[in-house]
Amino acid sequence: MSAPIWRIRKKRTRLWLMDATRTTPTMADVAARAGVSHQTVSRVLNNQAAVSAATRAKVRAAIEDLGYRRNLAARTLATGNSGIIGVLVSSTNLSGPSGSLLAIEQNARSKGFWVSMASLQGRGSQEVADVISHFIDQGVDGLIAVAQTESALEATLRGAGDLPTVLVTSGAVDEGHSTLDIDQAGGARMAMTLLKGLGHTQIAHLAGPSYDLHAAARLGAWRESLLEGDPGVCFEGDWSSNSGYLAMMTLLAQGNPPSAVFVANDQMAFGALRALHEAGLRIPQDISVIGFDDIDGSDCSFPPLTTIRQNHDALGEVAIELLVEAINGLPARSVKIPAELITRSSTGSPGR
Amino acid sequence: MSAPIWRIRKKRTRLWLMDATRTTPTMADVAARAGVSHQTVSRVLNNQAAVSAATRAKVRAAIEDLGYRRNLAARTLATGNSGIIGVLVSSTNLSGPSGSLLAIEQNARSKGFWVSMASLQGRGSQEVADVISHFIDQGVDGLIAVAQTESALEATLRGAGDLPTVLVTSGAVDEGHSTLDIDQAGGARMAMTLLKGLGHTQIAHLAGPSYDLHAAARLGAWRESLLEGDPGVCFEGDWSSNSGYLAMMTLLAQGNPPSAVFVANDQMAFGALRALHEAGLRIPQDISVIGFDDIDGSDCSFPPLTTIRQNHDALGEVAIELLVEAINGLPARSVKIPAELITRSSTGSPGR
DNA sequence: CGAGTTCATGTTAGCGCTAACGTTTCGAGG
DNA sequence: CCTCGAAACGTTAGCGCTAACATGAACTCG
Repeated sequence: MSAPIWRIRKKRTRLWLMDATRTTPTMADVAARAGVSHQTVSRVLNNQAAVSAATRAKVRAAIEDLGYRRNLAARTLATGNSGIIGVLVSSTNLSGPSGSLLAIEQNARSKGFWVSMASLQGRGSQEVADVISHFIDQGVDGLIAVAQTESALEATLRGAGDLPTVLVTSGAVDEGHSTLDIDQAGGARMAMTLLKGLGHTQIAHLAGPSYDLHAAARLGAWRESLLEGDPGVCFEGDWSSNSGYLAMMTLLAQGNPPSAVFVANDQMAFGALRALHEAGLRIPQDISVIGFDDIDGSDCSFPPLTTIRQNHDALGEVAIELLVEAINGLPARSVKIPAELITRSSTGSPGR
Repeated sequence: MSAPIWRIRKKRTRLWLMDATRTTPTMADVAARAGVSHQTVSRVLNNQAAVSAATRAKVRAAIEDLGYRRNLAARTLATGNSGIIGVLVSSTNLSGPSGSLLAIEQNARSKGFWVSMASLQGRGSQEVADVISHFIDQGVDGLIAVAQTESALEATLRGAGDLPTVLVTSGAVDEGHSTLDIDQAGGARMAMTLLKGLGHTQIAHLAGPSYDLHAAARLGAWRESLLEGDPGVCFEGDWSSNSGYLAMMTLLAQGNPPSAVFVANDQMAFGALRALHEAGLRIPQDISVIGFDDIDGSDCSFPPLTTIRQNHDALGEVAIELLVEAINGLPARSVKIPAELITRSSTGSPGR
């Protein structure tokens, strides 16, 4: 069935203008061709019961013949439901946000939703407000916001109003919104437990940017896990490999390096590894390194990186689950998805 | 201005049911409050000229007071334009597709469009058809498809029909669709030119998956750039670091390794670097490595990776530009964005 | 100073769909 | 044979918006 030649989108010719140019077929056209009423066509399309098999078949055939497509704008207008959810993510091309986005989208689709997305360019809260505002105008059935900063979180709470909303964040939310995140502090604690178990007593931290909630959570858990007497050396980076490289260089330049370093993400850990190689230190004999994220490539760094895995797929699944609950008016709840320790070769006991 | 308590979404109460429960305010409500007609409200909202400053202000105030939000579904139904573009991307969490997606989204928004997105789960063309079908139902103003495989490309062409479409692909398209890509073959040639210029006469290739159009383009350019007498050793990976590691291991196991390797992407190059380190080879003295993509981290691998940069931001910008042209009925055209050689420390002259 | 403009605004008729209710048909049950 | 009640459809009245046309006031100008 090839595309009918007369399918014309945009600026459809008004029929009363008596112009022979055809527009895209509507339910009425299908109804006419099938010899039924448009309402019957609607019933067939929505799989409602009260339609005889014969009629159903006739309608289906007419739909096929005309290449009829249902107009979702009209349907949304009539029902008040769009079948679309809005997803707001921070713009970074980091594995975290974009991994979450893809996982959310795929799970949404498998549950019958489609997604409109917007990524944040900066860190201004006005942008968040604008985006949410648009989603509401568009009539989305719900909103999932991946909020990595305090300001984005606040702006989301302010803008979402009574729109069913799921917040993917490790920040604190007191209102009645469902909240979801991979357990950042728990993951960081796993890293620290591993290192301490290996016998490390001084563990430095290369942190992510301070405005980032994940970075803050990891930093906090690191600090709380320090052993008595550990000065707790820490340098801040910006998630990039290069910032990890520079942070590690600074750490080494200080002299008297610790025997282990917990790095806030894998990218920075890669930079740290480079700095260590260049300094002629052996990993893990001279110094252990552990990252966070388990991005593709962590298994093949030199040496393969011990890290904390975040399960984005699970996050996407639960996010949709929570959103559906919110849409159905169920009470909000919060979920933390456990992180997972992936032990590879960049960690070991402090050796000689 | 706090959110009015009576804002209720979904299943709005029908007015003629004479129920006092308020619904979300409409243009008519705003009009009543401002003491004008709803059409005047519409004019204000659409920034049309023929409205006096005083009226405009009154309407604006009424909109504020009521917390009025325009219903885009109704607007779309009335005008035939949604202001939304559909973006279809392959699902991989690789830097390429997700970088393109983010760049496209941001440029779309800066041009006044919003994006609905769908990522492909598998490689089946039915999924592509379904997604495009939905976009059409939704009334998108245009479509951007990031098609990395032949089947996705074909399915897109088949499904898009007369919908304004831009294909981000390095595949061949003969129909009247605008096409856009970062110059894959050109980038590969730059890599080969660099290596040959450094004096390498035998250059192996670690390729991406054969079904991928980018992998194919890079492979083809590599093959064509080989010097006379070079056997052209090549192993195929799947873009992952581990596949690069394995491919390089295989290459080394063969014995008599070449003096340089062109790797299809940076991830695989990282794996290759690891294999070389483990084999005790020095980079670039013993063997030069060049990657493709310039992902974050390439600047801090050990040693920093020479690679070919893809400018996703430029791609996003041009994609929107082409789509707007297509929407305005301008003739289709094709753009290739040049790749850029980033020389770092993983390449050098074949040394002893 | 009256006819023709222009400007600001109101009125009407849809866009394509669904919900609610009305109508017809047909068979069961008394 | 007639009543009643499903089952299977049809009809009507919106959803909230915009385009097109209608109206009325102020204003220009010979």
